[in-house]
Amino acid sequence: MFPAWDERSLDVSWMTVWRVVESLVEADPATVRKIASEGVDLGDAVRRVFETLKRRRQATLFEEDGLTLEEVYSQLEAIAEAKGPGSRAKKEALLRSLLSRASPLEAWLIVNAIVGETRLGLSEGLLVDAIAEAYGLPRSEVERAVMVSGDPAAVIEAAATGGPAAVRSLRPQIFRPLRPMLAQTAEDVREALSELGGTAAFEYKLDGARVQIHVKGGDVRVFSRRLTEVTHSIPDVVQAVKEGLEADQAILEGEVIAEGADGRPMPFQVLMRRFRRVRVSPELLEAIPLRVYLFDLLVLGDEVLLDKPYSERRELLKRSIGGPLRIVPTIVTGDPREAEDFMERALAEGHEGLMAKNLRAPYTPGVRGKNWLKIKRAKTL
DNA sequence: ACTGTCTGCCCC
DNA sequence: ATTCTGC
DNA sequence: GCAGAATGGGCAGACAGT
Repeated sequence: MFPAWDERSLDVSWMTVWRVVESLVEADPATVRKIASEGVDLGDAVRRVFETLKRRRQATLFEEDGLTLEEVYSQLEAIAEAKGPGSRAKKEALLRSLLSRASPLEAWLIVNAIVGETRLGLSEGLLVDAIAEAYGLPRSEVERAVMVSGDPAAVIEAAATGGPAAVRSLRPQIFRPLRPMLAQTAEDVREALSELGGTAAFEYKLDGARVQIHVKGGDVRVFSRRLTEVTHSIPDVVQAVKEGLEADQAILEGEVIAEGADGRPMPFQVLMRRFRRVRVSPELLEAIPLRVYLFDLLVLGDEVLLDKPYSERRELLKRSIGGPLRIVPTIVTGDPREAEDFMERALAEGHEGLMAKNLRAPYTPGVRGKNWLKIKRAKTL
């Protein structure tokens, strides 16, 4: 509903939507359900219900009909911002007043926006095309701008207010997370080596949580894979970054795992008892200690490193950290036997397998390409 | 205070 | 995260 | 081959209800 970096959420799902819809029409639940069952998704179901059944009269201060985009958006913001005792009822009341004013078609769009469906056939790829065409920009430039800003809306704003030059000058902002680069799978190290052109970086694949760490002027903020801020859940990791990073400004990436006193990784579920906690007690901090293993560097000082080859980013990463900070165990090799031995070691130490990465590849936010490959232990029954 | 239910662009 | 499907 | 949609298991937070 909101941009990925926006921490707000509606906390409304299909169940609440459904209660509201039932309360808005003059029919028994069974009839409503029957009509709704013909819809292809929840929004379509609501559209059909509103088209078919008589709506209850809704007492409202606003007599005028016709919703504007601004009204819908600010109403959704109000729903997101309602919290504390009675907030559930308030969210429901706000949604009811919104849907009571919506035409069937408008209700369809609003409901699908709320529950996270589009079904418009409008993927981000098409959105990029549309921005490029609307502002007369090359597709590649729009693509790049969406990637580094992580937010199509920011690109549109730049194009509309500053023109092509503003779009071209978009760069990552510290404390605004980028979408993480993603990996494809490979069966084994040999396949990975042939995909990556004979030589590659092999790294332990740790069974933890991906994090992106932003640092500026002594402040540290950490984001999860889905760009949720998790800074306050992992004060031990934040402290390690403050102690170990020798740069006033940076964006780093790594994997956070729970590590036992014996140095072996604790199960993923144990990590999850820490990772998304709002408050971490001293007892929990001690019982489940976290450690981050870094593997990438996207921004260092004033330099954006996204287009630099992985080998160079890794070299700069190595030179930028010290103290308690660690880099994920890595070897660079073209020898399959050496890589297989490394894989065996990773598994023996309790890890998930290996990542294989193209040393010449840039960092491509949000792209699941073949420059990063994950190799897991073959599944046995 | 305790338990139940719902929610999460949740984490994997 | 994995698996499936349609282009 | 790619991207998008659909799906699973498990967990903490937050509110509702008692």
